[in-house]
Amino acid sequence: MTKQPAQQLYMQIKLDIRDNKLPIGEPLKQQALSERYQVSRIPIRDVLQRLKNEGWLKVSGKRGVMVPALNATEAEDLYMMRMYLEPLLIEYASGKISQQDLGKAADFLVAIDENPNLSIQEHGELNWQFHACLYAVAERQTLFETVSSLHQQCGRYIGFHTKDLDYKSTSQEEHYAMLQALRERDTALAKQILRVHISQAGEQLTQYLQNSN
Amino acid sequence: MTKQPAQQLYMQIKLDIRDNKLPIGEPLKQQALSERYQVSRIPIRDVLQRLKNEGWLKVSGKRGVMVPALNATEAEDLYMMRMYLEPLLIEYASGKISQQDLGKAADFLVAIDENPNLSIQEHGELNWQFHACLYAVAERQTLFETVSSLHQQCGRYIGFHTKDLDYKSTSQEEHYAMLQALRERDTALAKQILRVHISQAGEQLTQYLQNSN
DNA sequence: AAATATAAAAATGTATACATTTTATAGCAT
DNA sequence: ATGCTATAAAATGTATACATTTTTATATTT
Repeated sequence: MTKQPAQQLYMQIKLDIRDNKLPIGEPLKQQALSERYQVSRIPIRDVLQRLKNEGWLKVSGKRGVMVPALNATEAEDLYMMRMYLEPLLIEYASGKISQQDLGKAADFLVAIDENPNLSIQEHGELNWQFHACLYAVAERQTLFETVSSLHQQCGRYIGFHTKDLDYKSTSQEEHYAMLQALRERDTALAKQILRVHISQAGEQLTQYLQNSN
Repeated sequence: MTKQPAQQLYMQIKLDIRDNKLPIGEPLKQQALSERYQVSRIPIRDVLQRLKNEGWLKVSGKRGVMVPALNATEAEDLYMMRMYLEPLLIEYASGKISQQDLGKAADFLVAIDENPNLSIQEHGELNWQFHACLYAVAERQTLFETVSSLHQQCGRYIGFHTKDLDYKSTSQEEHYAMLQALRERDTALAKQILRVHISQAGEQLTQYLQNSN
């Protein structure tokens, strides 16, 4: 999945969106992008369609796509959906989780703790891997894919609430608490911790976005 | 949105998937499709990517896409997610719903009642329009889009449980009951009816799929 | 006969060229 | 001036041609 030549283009455009290198709100021209990234319009079109489906681009009018402005309501919706769906994966996973699964999950948490100055992206990636490796145990592919998609869509927003210094430690405490609950087979508690975990992240984010407007 | 030349191709391939005109489980060859539909590989590629993102095609191994077999677990996941998310849209909509909104929704139900021999597709379309026109009132774009996407993904499965003669009338009763609850501003009841409505459809479907295996 | 290396074929990815559709502009009429 | 039509420009959609990768088949060696 990392060998396609267009993969590099995909990553680059995604970075440029994240770093506001592309104009917000106005339609992207295929030709302009083609010249900017020194490839033909064909891979540009592929990447635009892909990013549109991942929520990083939206249709602009009837034709073309644009970089949408960050939006508190969207963030609220995304985190709300995650709050309802991710506990379901924990529910399905709970009966199947092995010691080995718990160990692998804990490793990601340790990796976060041991590297205090990870970039926001690196931190976000480890954070997701922690959650995803537990969700995978559930073996509910369709549910997992929707949750993954929601997480992807959150990608543009991550980095605002995680700037908060307190956030990282609180977040880690909740992670460990959830692991402990799973170890003790207290599914209800694990789900509850997760709900609060997601809900808090969402609220912190939406408050930040509302203040910055 | 219906003017692109590829739109026709998209519709045709979708129909062919639904009607099992394309091989299940084996990778689709772009060239073969190109010859079959008498277009070049470029629009084929576009349509394949689009259908992949709508859940009608899945990646096959590392390369290419395939028509996945219908799967009870997938149906279960899809309906479960809808069961959790769609009531949220009703919740947001409930305070804002006008008499006009209710009237428009009722029109769709009447259209179903008045045409007893609609095709499965036509019935499904009217059914969705009923739900969607209420959800739109909520003005939660992101949540709405995810729910729409889930509904799209259910597309291949619709037509199995709706074959049941009882289903249509039971379904309509629930629709009218939900409208009535909304009219009386009983949000909790409306949500509850919707949950049951979706849950029953999902159960009927998964039971059918499990029996047919 | 099994395994591996190598060449041929097939399939996908990308560039260029062309066609079609949209959008902008200029000229004309009201 | 304002609005409308016709024309030009620009943007997207699609076909063909080429490049690269992947797969398959064949031949050779152990």
